[in-house]
Amino acid sequence: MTEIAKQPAETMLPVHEQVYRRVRDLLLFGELPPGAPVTIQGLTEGLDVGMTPVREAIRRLTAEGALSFQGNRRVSVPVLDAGAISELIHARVAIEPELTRRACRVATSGDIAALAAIDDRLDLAISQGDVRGYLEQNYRFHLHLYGLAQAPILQELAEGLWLRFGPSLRVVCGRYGTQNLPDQHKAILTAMAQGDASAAAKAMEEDVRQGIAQFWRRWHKLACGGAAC
Amino acid sequence: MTEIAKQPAETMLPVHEQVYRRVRDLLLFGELPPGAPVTIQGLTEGLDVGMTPVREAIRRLTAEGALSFQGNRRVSVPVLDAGAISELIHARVAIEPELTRRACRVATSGDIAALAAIDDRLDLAISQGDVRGYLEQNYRFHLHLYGLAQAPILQELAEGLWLRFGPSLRVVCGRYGTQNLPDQHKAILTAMAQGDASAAAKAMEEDVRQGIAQFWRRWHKLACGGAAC
DNA sequence: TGCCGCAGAATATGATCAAATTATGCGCTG
DNA sequence: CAGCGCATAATTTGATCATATTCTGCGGCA
Repeated sequence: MTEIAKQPAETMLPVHEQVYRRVRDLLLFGELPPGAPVTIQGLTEGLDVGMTPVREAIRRLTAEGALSFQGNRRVSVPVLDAGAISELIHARVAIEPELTRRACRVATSGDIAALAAIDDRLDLAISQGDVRGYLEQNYRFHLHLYGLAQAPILQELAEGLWLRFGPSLRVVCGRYGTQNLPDQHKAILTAMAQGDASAAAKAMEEDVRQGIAQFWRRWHKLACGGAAC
Repeated sequence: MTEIAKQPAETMLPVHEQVYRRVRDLLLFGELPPGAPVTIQGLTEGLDVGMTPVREAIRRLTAEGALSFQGNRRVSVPVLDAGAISELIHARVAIEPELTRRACRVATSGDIAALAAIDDRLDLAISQGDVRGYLEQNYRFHLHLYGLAQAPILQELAEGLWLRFGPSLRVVCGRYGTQNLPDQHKAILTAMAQGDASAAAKAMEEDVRQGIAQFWRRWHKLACGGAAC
């Protein structure tokens, strides 16, 4: 695993923050699938840092639900079951449209253009079958949109939900590629350009529901792969 | 500050977990008002433990929003503004009725009786003007109810919201006592006893809205105390 | 099969270094 | 001569690491 490079003092973040971000990206886009064990020593050796910052990053990720205690002081990437996905659906539908509504009320045309630019890169990644690019740009689109809302608490909640969902989403996308990944981003941007907050929120809800429905179909096929369901 | 007592090995929890619970209770029921600084060394000296577990507890509480970074690596109890309260209203209304709905579907008569017992203690605390008792029993009522729902993710989210709200709630209750603290607990229990999940969820939404409205009135009066608003 | 010991991993502490806030004192100005 | 402001020192606090201790799980052995 790659070490953590020293930054030129200006962008110098605490080590525990760097470890946190590194592991978070590993969960969202990288090589940490559901069920994978995460050890303190593995991270200290892999990232060449002390164990105190690693412990802090793991505690934080655990508190956010991105990692979970395996009972006997082991931590691992959570494996979602149907119940967990049902909970995530409800939470995402409850929170993300509201963030969209708030973002719509304050978004400038520049903000919308920036979102459109991200969405273009997303479409490019889809057309090229670039799974990692799709995951990253889709994440950036939603995060950038939510950042406009000036609602730090709801934004934190939304980011936590993405962190819980990320590893499982990555698995099915890695397995089935970027085909048939419809999104409502165009509808969201159109509504935002018109300043129609309700329509934007509705489109976001549809985006979330569509995305999870597609995820659920693939997840179901994956889980029941060869076995009789 | 009191030290952490050694438990008889059966209920022996990790030190960082004990510190976490101690600070959490201090936030919900104790002596940590919004704006209060929380220092690592203060906790290590006050609780007579090392600094690593304290750091972990603080990271966890920070990730949950119960504490917040004050910019230059200081942490303190967050001070809620109108925007934050607006976000918390939306999140609580989005999540807690759903937990109530799910709890209602699986609650036994024994569960409901246990909730009624907590509610009785809550009424007693109110009638006696016992602010701390009110805060504790109200918290226990909601937490016990949500625990029935078998929805760990939504439950975690709800607990996080309570943790964000607790310190401010405690301030206004400490200032204005337990008078005029209406709740919908009786309506919730009635609906649950009849197995009417929708009515229970509706009652919970009303409970949340009423509680926050009352909080908001008192908070507003407190903030505008003697000054011209 | 059940028990014991060993390797590995997590927990917790204290020491050390760096950063920031607070305190102090000197010079300047009215 | 008294009060104010800024620079510097001292203290407090946070960040990181190295190390000792404890616990878990596994594999060998009776």
